[in-house]
Amino acid sequence: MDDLKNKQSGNVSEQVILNAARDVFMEKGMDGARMQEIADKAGINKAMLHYYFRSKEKLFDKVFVEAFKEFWPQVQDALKIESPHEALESIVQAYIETFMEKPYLPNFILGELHRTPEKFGLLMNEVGIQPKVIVDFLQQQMEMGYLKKTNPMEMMINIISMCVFPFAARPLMIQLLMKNDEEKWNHFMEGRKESIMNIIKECYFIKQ
Amino acid sequence: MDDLKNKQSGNVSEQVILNAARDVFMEKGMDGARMQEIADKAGINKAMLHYYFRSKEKLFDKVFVEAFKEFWPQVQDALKIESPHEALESIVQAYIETFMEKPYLPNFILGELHRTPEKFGLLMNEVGIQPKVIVDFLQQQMEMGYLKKTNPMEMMINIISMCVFPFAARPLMIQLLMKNDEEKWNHFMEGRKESIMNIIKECYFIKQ
DNA sequence: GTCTATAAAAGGATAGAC
DNA sequence: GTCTATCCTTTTATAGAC
Repeated sequence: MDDLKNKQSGNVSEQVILNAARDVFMEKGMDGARMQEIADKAGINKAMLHYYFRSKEKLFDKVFVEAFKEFWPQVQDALKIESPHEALESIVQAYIETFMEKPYLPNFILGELHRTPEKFGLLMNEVGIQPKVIVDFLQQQMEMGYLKKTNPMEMMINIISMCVFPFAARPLMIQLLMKNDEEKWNHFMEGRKESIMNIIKECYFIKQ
Repeated sequence: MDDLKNKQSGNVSEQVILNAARDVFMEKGMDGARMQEIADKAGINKAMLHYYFRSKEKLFDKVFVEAFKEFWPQVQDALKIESPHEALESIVQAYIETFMEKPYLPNFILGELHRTPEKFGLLMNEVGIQPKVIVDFLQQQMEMGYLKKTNPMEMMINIISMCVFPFAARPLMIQLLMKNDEEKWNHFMEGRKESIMNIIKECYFIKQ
């Protein structure tokens, strides 16, 4: 009975900590994050962080892996769709909708990618992320005649660039182009789901 | 005579420090950079950094502003070109060639943009950077009938995204798509100058 | 201008009571 | 499991001799 109670309350704390850690790490990155801030946001003591996760780095890794586990399955699912048009539409939607909910995520990922590239690769493998599956998907579609024959890697980069980069540059765009109107930004990005698809159609689909 | 000597050696040190600081800040960002590492790389003592620049933040700001002063004029010059095709080609070249020489720069900028957005805006103003001039240029070209009439902000974002994002994701691409072959990466990015122009032509230029 | 030594503060981690 | 108190290291910054 006591065991059960402890375990439950333990799990709750663990999740509370992870949520707080996610917020702080996403916003500040590993180098900029402070354990004190995470503890404060979780409403607990700094010592508890170490009790549950041993070290800042271990806590960070948990947050990092969880972020990908949430996102990557959506891309994998999209690639199972037969119609290339709908598959690409799903990917564009997955990227833009995920990042509209978590605007810090792209910068967080890019920052950590540069900070520890080797470790980044290891964690990606751990979660089973393989960007190459998108390239392979595009190549197949080209061979089957559903897409124009071009460099599939180039095509993938272009699509992901157009989806992700605006989030990476978000504060700049909001400040200097949207005059600090966040609603305007949301509206702009909402519209991009369609306008990116238009570019993809124009450049990569075969016209009849 | 002594004055002159001192001043010269002072300027030399100042520039040596700035170069070292640039390297370290670019690679590690403000939070990850250490004054000790900068001093070591400059071949001088830590105390000298403070003698010349007072604080880490002031040194950082100098580096930050200098990075933009080197890059932005190229974009401004490109916008003076009459032919929209050549103007856009110059912009694409300016971005890709600058970042091939300084691959850390995009991530550095994006990181600092998120770390202190307010300050970022101030420093941009200080250097006289106005992303809106690109939007205005595109809009004029549309009104003059040289480009298809679309949303110019969207067009600008798409072009910059395709130029810059690959550098932001560079370590990932090199590891997982190029099998750690940096030459392959350079070749890939070299080719992108043309392939990005092809997309721009396909989507934004008026076909006769 | 340049160095050594050191102050001063911050931040990650642990010990130990409850 | 949770807290307080504290240790220990790192890091920025300064004082002062040369």
